[in-house]
Amino acid sequence: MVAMLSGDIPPNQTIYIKNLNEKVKKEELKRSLYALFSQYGRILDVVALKTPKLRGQAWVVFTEVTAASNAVRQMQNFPFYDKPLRIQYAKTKSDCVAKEDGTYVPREKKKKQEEKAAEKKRRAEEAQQSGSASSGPGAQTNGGLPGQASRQGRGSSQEPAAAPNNILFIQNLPHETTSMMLQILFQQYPGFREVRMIEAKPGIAFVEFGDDMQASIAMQALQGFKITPQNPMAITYAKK
DNA sequence: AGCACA
Repeated sequence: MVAMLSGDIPPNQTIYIKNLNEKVKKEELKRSLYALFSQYGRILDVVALKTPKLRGQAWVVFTEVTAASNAVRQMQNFPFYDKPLRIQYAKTKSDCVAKEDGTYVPREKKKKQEEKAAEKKRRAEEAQQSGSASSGPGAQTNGGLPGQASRQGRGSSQEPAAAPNNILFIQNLPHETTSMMLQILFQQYPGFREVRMIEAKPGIAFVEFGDDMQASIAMQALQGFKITPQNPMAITYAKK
């Protein structure tokens, strides 16, 4: 019998995350969660509310249960804004999933509506003070890089990714790639430290960041980036 | 600790 590590909750394509740093603004939180978790597969939605009952928690909805399972296992206790992530499967099906499979029924209103109204106000205030905001969590990622490849989740059927760490391993680079080219691409992401290339091994590089989360975010943002049309870069964590 | 999606 297989032990269920995340409490007694059966696998779900949505993960429930708690112990999130409550100081992080909602939109930033969603974007960072999206960036961090999209390495495990395609994400349909990220839900986070800052109501008294729901702050410090979030839901990330994957298209595949296997992606959620990998995320639950591999990102357990991952330090995120200085707090270790606590991840479980969600207890119920996400609305966006129900809408996809046709089982969605709008829930009847309860007094939860009051909280939601308050939340809406919050959002309006937040939006005002922080200038503009993008709509979906995935709508805005990097500052408009040219030739950005469509984000292609790793084929979820292959081996689990190496454990997250602060060094990225880049493959499938065109042989004419220089470390300066890579520096320009990667230095725009927080925590960038250095690029290392090995003359004897063209087509690969290592890029070091200050910590795991910074590396993860850069990985997500540049996954599949094409220096030339025939060379989408494949980024994984370096083996340590 | 706390399981929502308007």
